[in-house]
Amino acid sequence: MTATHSPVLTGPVEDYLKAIYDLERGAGPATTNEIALRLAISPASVSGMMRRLADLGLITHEPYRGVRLTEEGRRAALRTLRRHRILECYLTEVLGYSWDRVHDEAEQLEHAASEELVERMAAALGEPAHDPHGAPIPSRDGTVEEWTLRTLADASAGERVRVRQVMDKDAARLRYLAELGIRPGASVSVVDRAPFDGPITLLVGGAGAEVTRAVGPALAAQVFVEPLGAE
Amino acid sequence: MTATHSPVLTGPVEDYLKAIYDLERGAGPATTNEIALRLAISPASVSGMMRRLADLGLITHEPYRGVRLTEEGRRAALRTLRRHRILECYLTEVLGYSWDRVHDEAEQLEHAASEELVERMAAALGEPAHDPHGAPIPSRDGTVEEWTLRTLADASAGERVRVRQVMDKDAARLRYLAELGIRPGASVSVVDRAPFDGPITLLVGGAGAEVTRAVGPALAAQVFVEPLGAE
DNA sequence: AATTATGTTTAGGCAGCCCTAAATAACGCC
DNA sequence: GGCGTTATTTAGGGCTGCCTAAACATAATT
Repeated sequence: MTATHSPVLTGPVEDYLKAIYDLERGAGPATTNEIALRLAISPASVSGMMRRLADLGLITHEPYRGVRLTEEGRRAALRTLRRHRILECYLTEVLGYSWDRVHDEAEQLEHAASEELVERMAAALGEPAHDPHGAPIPSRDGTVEEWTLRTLADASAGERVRVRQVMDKDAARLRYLAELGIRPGASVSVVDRAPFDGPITLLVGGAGAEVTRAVGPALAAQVFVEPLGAE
Repeated sequence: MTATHSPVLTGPVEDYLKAIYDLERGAGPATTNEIALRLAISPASVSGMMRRLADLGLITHEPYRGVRLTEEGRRAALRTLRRHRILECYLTEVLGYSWDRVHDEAEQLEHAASEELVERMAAALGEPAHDPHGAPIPSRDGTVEEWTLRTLADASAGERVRVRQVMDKDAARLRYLAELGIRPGASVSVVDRAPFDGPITLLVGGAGAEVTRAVGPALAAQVFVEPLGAE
């Protein structure tokens, strides 16, 4: 029984935990450099913070080997992630934000909004399960829907897929994807894949209202999809 | 033309400016001790911060005499106050917060919420003019409805008044006032004033649905009213 | 196995914002 | 008009969270 209830973490600490959580999900332990890159902070500063986080019992740190969240650190990261994603939902659905602008606003608010505020927002929205970019919202008790989806860049010609999630860091990219009709829930058929990292030709939209689009592989790699039965 | 647009002030700086704005409205310049008391910070720390605020051009400081906001400081204070009060409105009217709990939540959010978010909230509410406690919301261009109201403690027996605003710092007090039916907009008749700082007997509520209540002078001094024509 | 490149940590600094203790100025009183 | 009280400021520190430069560990190369 490790209770140790949220001793109120600072904004920066929450940001570090979120970054580590995310990096750890891909490869193994998160490395100093990766964290520094993601948070736009010098590696030396990250090293210093790793020390503090380890002292707080939020991570375990093997020098020169990387860091891992402890159970407590994971819980804290998921709490912040839940706040962030519910805020994103609320901003788009209730306050009319476009999906390319919610990320930055939520990034600020997530450190200031109380648990209660966020839960009231979630209730007002009917306890949403995914944020506007399709990312799953962690539950109150710290569980998350953990899938490993393929990206549109991995889909082969002739395949029919449904868009599940798009990466939300870059606003311009999100605006462009919205223009193309590529958003969570949309169905997409891969018409053709040009060789040598060439463009991927798609049919976007439901039966009857399909439009032809072409995207580069870099963009396609930002779009997570699941198979939908061959065409 | 002193443009110098909001160079993004820190949370603590915004808190100091709000406190100074408030104190300056009563007596003349705000003193170090008053500010320290209100922000629950040591006077020495306030002295230090006064130096910084003066360097930033937000206040003028006459050593040992007190401080005054500059025009720029006043604008910054009013911007924060506007954010705070619109947030309070939104939390009560849309998210169902009770009026004794909005203050603290808004206090946190006001430093993180963007101008845009707050304006969207204001629009959703129909551009409210007062917060849930009756305090006027500064306009976007930095003007405020500036009244000097009397308090219920100054009203004489037989007078009929309308409640305009109640002080919002203490949650328990707000809960009690709500219980008594004393909230902005309520009409109140002063039935009797006991001497020697004794209780003030009131008839609270509109014609037909009046109830008798009694309050001490300390509480009455927290309720701002305007005359409503003799009874 | 030695060298080089890369990634990480330590050392030393700085700014913001807070503290306590001590010095100093202003005020009120006799 | 001096004296004590009270208010204010200065001196000296601490913690968070960032920085650069330099030292060090690990991995990659030849």
